[in-house]
Amino acid sequence: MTTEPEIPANRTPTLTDVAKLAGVSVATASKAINGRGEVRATTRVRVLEAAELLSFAPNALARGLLSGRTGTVGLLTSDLEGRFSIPILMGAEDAFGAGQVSVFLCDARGDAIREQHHVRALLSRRVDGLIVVGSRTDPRPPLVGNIPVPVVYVYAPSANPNDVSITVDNVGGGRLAVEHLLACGRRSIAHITGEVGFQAARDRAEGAAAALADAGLTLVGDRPYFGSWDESWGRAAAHMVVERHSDVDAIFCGSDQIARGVLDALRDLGRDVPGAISVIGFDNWEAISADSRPRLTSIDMNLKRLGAVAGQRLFEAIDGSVSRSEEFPGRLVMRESTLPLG
Amino acid sequence: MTTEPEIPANRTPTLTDVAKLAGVSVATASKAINGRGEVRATTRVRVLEAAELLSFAPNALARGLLSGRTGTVGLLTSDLEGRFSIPILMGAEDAFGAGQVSVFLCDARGDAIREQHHVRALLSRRVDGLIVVGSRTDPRPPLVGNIPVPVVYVYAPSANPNDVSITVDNVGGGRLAVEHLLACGRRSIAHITGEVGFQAARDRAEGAAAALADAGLTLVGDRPYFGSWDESWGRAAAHMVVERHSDVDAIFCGSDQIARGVLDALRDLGRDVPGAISVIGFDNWEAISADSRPRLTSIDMNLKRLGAVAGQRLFEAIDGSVSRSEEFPGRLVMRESTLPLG
DNA sequence: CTGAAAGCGCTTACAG
DNA sequence: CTGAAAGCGCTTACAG
Repeated sequence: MTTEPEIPANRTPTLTDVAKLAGVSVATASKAINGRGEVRATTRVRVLEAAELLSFAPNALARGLLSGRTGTVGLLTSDLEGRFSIPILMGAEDAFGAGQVSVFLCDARGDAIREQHHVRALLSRRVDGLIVVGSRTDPRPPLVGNIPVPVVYVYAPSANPNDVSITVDNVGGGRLAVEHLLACGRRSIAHITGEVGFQAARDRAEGAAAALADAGLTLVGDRPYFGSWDESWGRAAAHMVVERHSDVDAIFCGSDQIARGVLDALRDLGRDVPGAISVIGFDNWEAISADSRPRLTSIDMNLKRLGAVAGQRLFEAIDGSVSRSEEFPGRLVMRESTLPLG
Repeated sequence: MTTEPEIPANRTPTLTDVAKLAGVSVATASKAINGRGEVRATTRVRVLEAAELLSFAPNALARGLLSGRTGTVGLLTSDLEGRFSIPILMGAEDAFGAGQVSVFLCDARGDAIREQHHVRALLSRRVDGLIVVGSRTDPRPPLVGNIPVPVVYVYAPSANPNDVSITVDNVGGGRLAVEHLLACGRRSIAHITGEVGFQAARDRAEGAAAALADAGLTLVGDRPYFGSWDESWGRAAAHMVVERHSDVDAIFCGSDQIARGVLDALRDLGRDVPGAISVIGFDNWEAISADSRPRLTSIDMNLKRLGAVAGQRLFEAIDGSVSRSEEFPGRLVMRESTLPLG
């Protein structure tokens, strides 16, 4: 028969349990654990030992209720499946991961109703902010309703220019690709790309045309070949281009999948890549570009960095500073499908 | 100068605000909003209108503090980048999405320390349960420490057989692939696969061998060709197999990427696929299998369903029932790279 | 240096 | 049918 404080049974331990075990008040226990206020060193050690013994983990809900900050953010994506969302999401996770922030992941599946539903749930959980990840670069409608926390849009900008959007400079990316081909001594450059309905396709084509214009040149065929984003289109279009323009010495592709189709077609046609015709892709999707024959030079959109920047901007906004929208350039990743003329 | 209750300024509205605006007590407001207890119809309407007017969203933290349930779960993945985690994650999201559950996403990046850190954070946030998603099928060490909530392991089982693990039947998958080739009348079947260090590679090979044994046959070359998971290995191995065993009439590949390499090599060698040699892959990775020449027959592991089942099992466990580990079969997805002999 | 008290926003018996 | 009170687990002035 003892009156010693006992270790609680199978209940998650609370600060009260720790305080009891250490023989102090909850106020003192709180201060000791948080390193706040003046607590005698020996007392603090006693509290910390008790906490350790009980595997005490402070209840974040209670803390959040008090402080008004939960240390959580919502990540709203429209298609998890899409390969663009994932690196962005990883970048954002990186930006948060170091600190004390946890991330709620919500996939709206491209459905506005579902998105609305998720936003409501997240606000109910009192997230400190929201990141909205789009799956294509066309501007998207801003979140509806009165959102009482900061919001940062990534990849797909908000249609409202007052919102903070972190995006890729696709015009610059198209320019980068063509400037590389020009630097390789190529003059007859064709552009095979995806659906014209995509802003990304139009932007990259615009950048390509601009770079050529600066060099006093135009695209082979005098226009981009818009089609679809897949390999079959790459194969079909490559056949057409080579047949119509036998002088073509380089092809800039709007995606790595298109480029993959182009490579296959050129191989079938017996055209040497990169010697006779250099090929460059877009996306730097490892699974597609890293093991092709030859391995594919491509433009990397630095999506992970995009996500990380979005995370940082959200943090700043939560801390009360105002951010502005930003556009980031891509990066050339050289492999063996492009080569200077000998 | 009025004494009417006013709409609160720029503060997130609380139940007290709603009650004030509706002219009732917070207790009554609470009951009205939650449809609990006896509340006069007209009163409830008044409260609901007030809530609507203020865009009131109940504070989930406060609720969680009271009820002991937060309606959140933690999803612990070891590599977001990996294409296996994503469909599983989507399936889990689906399982939860319908209800009132929000998902914390944590990527441990394959680092045990980081995983430990995430677990602590999640427990601090009082998640109701955890799902642990592995990136390969080899058993993994269970979460360390005393975890006071249910845990379900997916794809990669826990090394502790008492834990609940939801996995893919890779032996069955290998069997499925070879049985399909046998059904197509093939008798000389080779198996080109990934690293022998992967349980997945060994399991699929085992299933393939078993199916052949049932038919009184053995693998061409009497053993699987283990190598790496990429296209180059597929190309190299295909050359070798065809050269050594000119009678081969089918190749079962341990991954779609390997199969892609095999297809390319056979094309270079002038072997007709599927006529002379049928090829089947594994994973059913759309980006790789859906647009190859010919399009690739493959085994789909139903990862999305795996994730959904894991979510359901976690729910059940949270509600107090005991679940058991389960293993799920794959599914044959027919395309044009396999064909019955004419 | 330590602790009693108030309060974050809500729900739930318990009286009226 | 309605409301005053207690309490979920914590932190923060404020006394001692």
